[in-house]
Amino acid sequence: MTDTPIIPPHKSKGRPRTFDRDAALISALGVFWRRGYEPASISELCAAMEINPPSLYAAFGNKAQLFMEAVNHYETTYWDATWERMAEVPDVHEALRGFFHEAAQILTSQDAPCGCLVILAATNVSAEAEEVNASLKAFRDEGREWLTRRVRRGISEGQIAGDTDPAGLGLTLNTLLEGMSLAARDGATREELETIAASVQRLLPANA
Amino acid sequence: MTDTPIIPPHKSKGRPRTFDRDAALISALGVFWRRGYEPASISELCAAMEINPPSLYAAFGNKAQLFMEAVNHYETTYWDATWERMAEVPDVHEALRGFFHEAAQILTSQDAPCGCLVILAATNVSAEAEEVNASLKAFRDEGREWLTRRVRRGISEGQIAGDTDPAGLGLTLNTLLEGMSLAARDGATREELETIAASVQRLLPANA
DNA sequence: TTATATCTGTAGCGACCGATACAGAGTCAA
DNA sequence: TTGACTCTGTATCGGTCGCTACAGATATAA
Repeated sequence: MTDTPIIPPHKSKGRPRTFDRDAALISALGVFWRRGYEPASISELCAAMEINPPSLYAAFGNKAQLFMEAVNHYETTYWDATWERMAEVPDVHEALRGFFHEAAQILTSQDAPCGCLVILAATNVSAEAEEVNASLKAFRDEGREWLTRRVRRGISEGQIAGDTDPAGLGLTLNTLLEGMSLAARDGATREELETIAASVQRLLPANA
Repeated sequence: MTDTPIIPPHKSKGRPRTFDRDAALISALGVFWRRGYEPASISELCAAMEINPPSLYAAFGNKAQLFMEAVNHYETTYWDATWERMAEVPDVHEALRGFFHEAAQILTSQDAPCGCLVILAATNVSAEAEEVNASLKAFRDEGREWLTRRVRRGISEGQIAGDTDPAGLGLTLNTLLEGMSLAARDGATREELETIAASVQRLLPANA
């Protein structure tokens, strides 16, 4: 946020960087994931990334830009394939069953401190970090939109009752998905998340 | 948390307090609700409560104790009656339909900055505020337990399919409820929350 | 009246926050 | 070899955090 919209400079001249930028980003992601955006301090980030503050600011701009880069990395690494599978599986019941099954895995994955970064990392932020939360909200809105679109297609293909409101069902599915992050953060096991995920089949009005 | 477990002293001697303790607590609740636990600074709390820091610390102990007192006030004021109604209504379908309907109202109530304090106020906290989050988790666990007990009773009274896992269904209902707080925080309208609430009837396996 | 106790406002404590000034080190083009 | 350039570590900036020392004000109890 703030001033510089450009992301990574690094021309060919000058002293070369002595750390792995991608590895440092992944380390930063771990801290943001565990702590959330604001509780993750620059000093803790630097310790995890094994660099000093000037290196962090030279490579990533500022804390907000580092965070958003970590969020993008998180989305592409953990969720993109799952979202796309949901869009590709022909039967909507099968697609959503698979999606929530995979979500239960992701939200309790080994390297995850549990829960989704996009949902949890900026739920409480002070006024000056509202821009960061707004950026995350765009991701969340997109997720709800994907679910709504998938439901709408399921209706038009006759797999879900024709009188179903796609936006309402998409919102409900997204609400359950976001709730699963809170459950994971509160220590729900993978089996418990699978139980929640399995309830999705009951939420879909089958075509009579 | 920390040292003093006792809450309000105030003997009969000494200079009397010149502000309304209950009114100040309600003002503090508003700030915690809007901002969350850690982003709510002492200076912002003091401004809203119209007192100075020494008065705050004399009357409430410290920030964590003030917060927990605000949480207790919030629970009793906004949720206790709704929880008890759910326990009292004989038919479980009617009880849960009514509960989620009321929850949709509470989570979008006028004086609410949207969402549940217990769910949202401490999702991102630094390490030293983990005790506060643990206290909130106890509230959240209690909510899930109430839902589970109500489901179990519905099963034993033959209103829900006998092969239903009460803990699993209780957890699922609680997950949807907690997700509704995130939806409200992201700007969902009362009508949208009502739509989500209405989906609960499909989650309950009717007794065949 | 005096002693004791508690509240009130001012003013500021040490600790930490995000972010940087600076000088030295390393790599490039000329 | 020189100069331009960028990264590196140290040391620190101004600002805010939660919290409190202090002195004055106001009440009760003796």
